[in-house]
Amino acid sequence: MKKYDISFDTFLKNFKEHVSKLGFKNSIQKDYILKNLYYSEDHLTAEDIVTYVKREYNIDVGIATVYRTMKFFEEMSIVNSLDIGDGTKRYELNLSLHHDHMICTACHKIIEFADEIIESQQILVAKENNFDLKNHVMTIYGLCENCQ
Amino acid sequence: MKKYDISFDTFLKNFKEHVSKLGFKNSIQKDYILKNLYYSEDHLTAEDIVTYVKREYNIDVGIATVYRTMKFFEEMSIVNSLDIGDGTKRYELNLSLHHDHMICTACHKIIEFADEIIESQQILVAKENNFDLKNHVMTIYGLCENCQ
DNA sequence: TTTAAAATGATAATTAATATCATTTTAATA
DNA sequence: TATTAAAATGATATTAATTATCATTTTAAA
Repeated sequence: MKKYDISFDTFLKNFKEHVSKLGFKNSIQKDYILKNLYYSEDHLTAEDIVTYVKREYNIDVGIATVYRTMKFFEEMSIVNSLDIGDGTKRYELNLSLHHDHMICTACHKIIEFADEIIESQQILVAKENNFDLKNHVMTIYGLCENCQ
Repeated sequence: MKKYDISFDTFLKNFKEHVSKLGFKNSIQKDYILKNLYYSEDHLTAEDIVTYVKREYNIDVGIATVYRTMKFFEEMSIVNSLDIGDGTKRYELNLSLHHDHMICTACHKIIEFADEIIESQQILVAKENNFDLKNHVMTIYGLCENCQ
C-alpha cells in the first residue's frame, strides 16, 4: 500500500491550489511534511516527522507546526491518524484507497488490509441508521505470525 | 445494548472467583466500579467513574485505582476502551455480544451497532493473514440524524 | 513594494495517564 | 480467631503528548 497512483509533484501542485482556493497560505514546511509522508513509511509520529524532514531534506520544522499541520491535513482529508495503543498519534497519507489495520499487540507491527465486503457493509449499516458516514476506522488487534 | 443476559450478582460472583483463582485479590473498589459499569450508561471516563461511584454508592475510589482497575479489567477481557476523539479514554463493560460504534463528530453521540457480516468477514481477513485475532474495533465517524 | 492575513517556532501551559510509596486490606494458614 | 505476606489502595509526584500563546516571519494579493 506504499505506492500511490499519483506522482508527488502532481499531488502537491493540486493540493496547493486547493489550499489557495480556500484562502489559506502555503509554506515550505507544509510542502516538505507532505513530501516526507509521501516517501516515508506510513504511521509516523509528530516527532518522527520533525526528525525525518530534517534528516532527509535539511528543513527545520517546529513540533507545534507539525501538530497544527497534521490537524489541518486531517481536516482537508489527505491524512488519517491512527493510535496503535501506545498513547501517541501516528499519521499516514490518505491518497490510496481506504484500508484498515491489523496491529500486533506484541511487536506493534502494522498490517494493512482492504476488504470490499467490509467496506460496503459499513455503508449499509450507516444508511440503516440514517447516519451520514464521513470516515471509518477498523482495527484488528492480536498476534502476528511471528509473535504467536 | 444496555441489558445483559446475566444478572449483576451472578456476574460479580463468577468474576470474583476468577480473580481469586488467578491469585489476585478482590476489593470493594473493584466491586463498586463493576456495579457502576453494569448499571450506568456505557462509555464512561475514569473521572466519570470516580464521580458516579461516589454519588450512587457513597464509595470513595481514587483516580489511580480506577485507571489501574480498568487496565486490569481490560486484561481480563471484561472491559473495552474507546476513544471518541477527544483524547480521553472511555470504558464499557464487555459482557454483551461484540458491537461497534458510530460516533457523531458534531454532538459526540454514540450509536452502537452489531453486524454479522462485518464480524465474520474480519475473522476471514485475519485468517488470510495468519493473524491471531484477539479483538477488534470498528468506528464509523460522521453526522447523526439530528446533526445533518 | 506595500500590506494585511496567515503561518511559523520557541516555549509555556494543560492534562490524561502512569509511577511512587506509605498505608490499608485481603485471604490463606496457623 | 490471630498472624502474616502479598496485593490493593490512594495521595500525590511525575511523565509526556498535545495545545495555547505570542512575537516574528512569510505569503500572496493588490
